[in-house]
Amino acid sequence: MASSMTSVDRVCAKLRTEGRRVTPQRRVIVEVLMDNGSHLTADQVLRRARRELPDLSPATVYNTLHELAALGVLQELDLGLGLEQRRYDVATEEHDHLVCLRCGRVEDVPRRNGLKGSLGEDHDFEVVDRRVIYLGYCPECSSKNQTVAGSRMASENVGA
Amino acid sequence: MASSMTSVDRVCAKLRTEGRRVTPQRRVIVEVLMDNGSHLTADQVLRRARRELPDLSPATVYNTLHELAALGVLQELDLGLGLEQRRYDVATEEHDHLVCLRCGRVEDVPRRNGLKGSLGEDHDFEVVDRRVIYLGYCPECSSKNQTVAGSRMASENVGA
DNA sequence: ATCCCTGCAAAGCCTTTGCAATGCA
DNA sequence: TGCATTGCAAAGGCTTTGCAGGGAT
Repeated sequence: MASSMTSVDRVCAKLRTEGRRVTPQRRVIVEVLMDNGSHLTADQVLRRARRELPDLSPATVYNTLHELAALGVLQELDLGLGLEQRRYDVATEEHDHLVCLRCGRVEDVPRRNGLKGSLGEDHDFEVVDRRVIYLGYCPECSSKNQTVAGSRMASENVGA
Repeated sequence: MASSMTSVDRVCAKLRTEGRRVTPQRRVIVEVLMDNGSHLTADQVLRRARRELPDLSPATVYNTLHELAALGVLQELDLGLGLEQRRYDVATEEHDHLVCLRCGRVEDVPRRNGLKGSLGEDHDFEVVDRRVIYLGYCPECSSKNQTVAGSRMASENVGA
């Protein structure tokens, strides 16, 4: 609690430093992000923030989310699996993502090797970053699949 | 040419095998996909197919694209960089993608190591597939960036 | 002769934008 | 007080859906 207050304050301070204003809306949005784990969609942020500010508008949420991303506080995460909503992730160190194809759960995995990763040398691209998504089943769903045989269906719903 | 006809016919045969019908629309869409390289958006497919069939509707294109993806002929590719359109890729062997942050060009890179890739062992997920996007600059844009200094801006427009 | 497929149009979904009113600094 | 920020509402872009007519098998 004390620590989450602190990180909220730290973000607010950063906003002020950048010449931005700290409004009640922004403070609540930041609190939601700090308290509710990662990988929230804009709509999830909106819903939770409305518990405090029922009149909060989607536009304000998007606006704030983008600002925080620009400040480096958040990272926008698009799983790239279709048309699902973008998710917002408190920025930490570089990491990849595990996505459960059954329940949609998203989990972070630390990145083990450098930027190039599995990329060969024989290409002309100047690589500056990479996005890695591992698709599969979380422990719970994995055990369910063994009896329900739903794994093929689910994996067919995912693009390349 | 002869080879592209052949692969078009092969896809049409596959459609019939699956109980689907081969309509002029579908044939043209398949031709576009085979002749025009990979990573086309639905809209690009639509535009090019309309050179042959001016009345072709978007709904038919989407419908056909999804069917071909379900048959394993195509792979849907969502770069996961924001809200850009999905792309359609003739299905070949497993590969990752290079995306130029400046010109948007997409290029395939063969995958060097197995599914697990850079993923460690200490997690509970049952991994069945993965998506890897390398972000950077193609040779042309890379040389332009050195003088134009546009690289920071472009990379800021990309999510995590 | 089936009934799958097509085109049109409308709806859906998430996100962005315009603008006047509000309120932080 | 000045100007960033808010909320509302409308627009935007891509994709999906409903439906009646048309066409492949």
